[in-house]
Amino acid sequence: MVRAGLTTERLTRAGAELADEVGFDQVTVSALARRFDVKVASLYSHLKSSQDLRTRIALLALEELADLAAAALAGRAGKDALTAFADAYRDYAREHPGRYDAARYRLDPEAAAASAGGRHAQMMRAILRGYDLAEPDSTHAVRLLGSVFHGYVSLEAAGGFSHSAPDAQESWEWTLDRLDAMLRNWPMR
Amino acid sequence: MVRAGLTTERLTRAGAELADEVGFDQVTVSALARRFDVKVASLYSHLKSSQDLRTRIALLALEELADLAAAALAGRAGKDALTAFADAYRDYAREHPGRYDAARYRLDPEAAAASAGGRHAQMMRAILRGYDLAEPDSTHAVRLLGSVFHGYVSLEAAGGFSHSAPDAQESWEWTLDRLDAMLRNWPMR
DNA sequence: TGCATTTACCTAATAGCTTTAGGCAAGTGG
DNA sequence: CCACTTGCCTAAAGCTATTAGGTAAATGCA
Repeated sequence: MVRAGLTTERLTRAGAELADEVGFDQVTVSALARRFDVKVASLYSHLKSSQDLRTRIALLALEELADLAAAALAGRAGKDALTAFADAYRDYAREHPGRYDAARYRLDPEAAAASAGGRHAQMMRAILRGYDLAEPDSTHAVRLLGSVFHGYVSLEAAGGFSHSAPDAQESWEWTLDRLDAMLRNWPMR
Repeated sequence: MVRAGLTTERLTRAGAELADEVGFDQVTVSALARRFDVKVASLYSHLKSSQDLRTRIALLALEELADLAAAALAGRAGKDALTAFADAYRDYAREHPGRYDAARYRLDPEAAAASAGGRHAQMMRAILRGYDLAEPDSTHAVRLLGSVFHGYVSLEAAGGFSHSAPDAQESWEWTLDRLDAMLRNWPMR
């Protein structure tokens, strides 16, 4: 009997692919076993539980997204940086909807602490350094950016913008324009 | 044997309560049957499927949220309206996290068409009438508002803002201030 | 190379959720 | 008061999650 060569790593990556194909909430230990043509119980040597699998996929997605965002950000500043970062988010969500959902999976505190979540916040702070905000405004602004990016991307993914003109791309550019202007014209009344 | 008096309505409402207690993704036909002290199969005379149940809860949540938002909006305009509407969203999400998640449940096109989703968009347009935007700006702005509200509320619900200062309420007020200013100072460079 | 150990995957079993088919008794209308 | 509708039930099949314990493949060491 030839062994399948399962490892936690491979299972996690395959789980991420599965998520993109069938949706994160459809990712199941059984489906993953089928994909490797292996019995379900066999996965339990590599994964603690179904939750464990989902958590690992979430952590993978957060890493990937942080890496992509970091690459997009390299060498840019100001609106250029803002746009590059935002596009990295949106592109990732469009190319990897299951992984993007995974990145929104609620992690337990220890997993969250070990995640790339901190890098995401750091990068937003870096972007805001190109604008002139003092505390606590910059924290507020980090939260606003996070809200807009996540909100837009998830509404778009849910099909919220697909059945009306103008198209989603246009509103996205408009939104980034407005955000940039808001951050530059500071403070305004 | 005394009958339990099940109806689709009652099941949907109980499902919504269940969602708030244990999370929308934990809402299950079995759990609902337990709550009514009735056998699982009995629910299938009132519900087509587990999906059907979730869809009904989603529609209920969208209605409730639209009603609350409409009430909050009544007699207000400008920033006052913006704040009242946004607070209605946020308060609903905080008081009814399961229902709020339900309202984000992806509906099939027919369910979506029959939902209160349209009212939500209409109300945002009504708010924007207090600012001076022409098409396509007002559509872009509707999308931005939706993104910010949903994004903020869902990040807050996920605990994203709970472990750092300043507190979430402050950032929320700041955000609404900024949005209002952005919409008033129009256009800006 | 040959044996011992580890490890990868398996069978078997339990338990929960979903869904369908068919039955009986409680309520309802003529 | 009898016929009918309808509400809830039992039974059963299929899928997922998870654990316990077994066997064969890979690995390490003499």
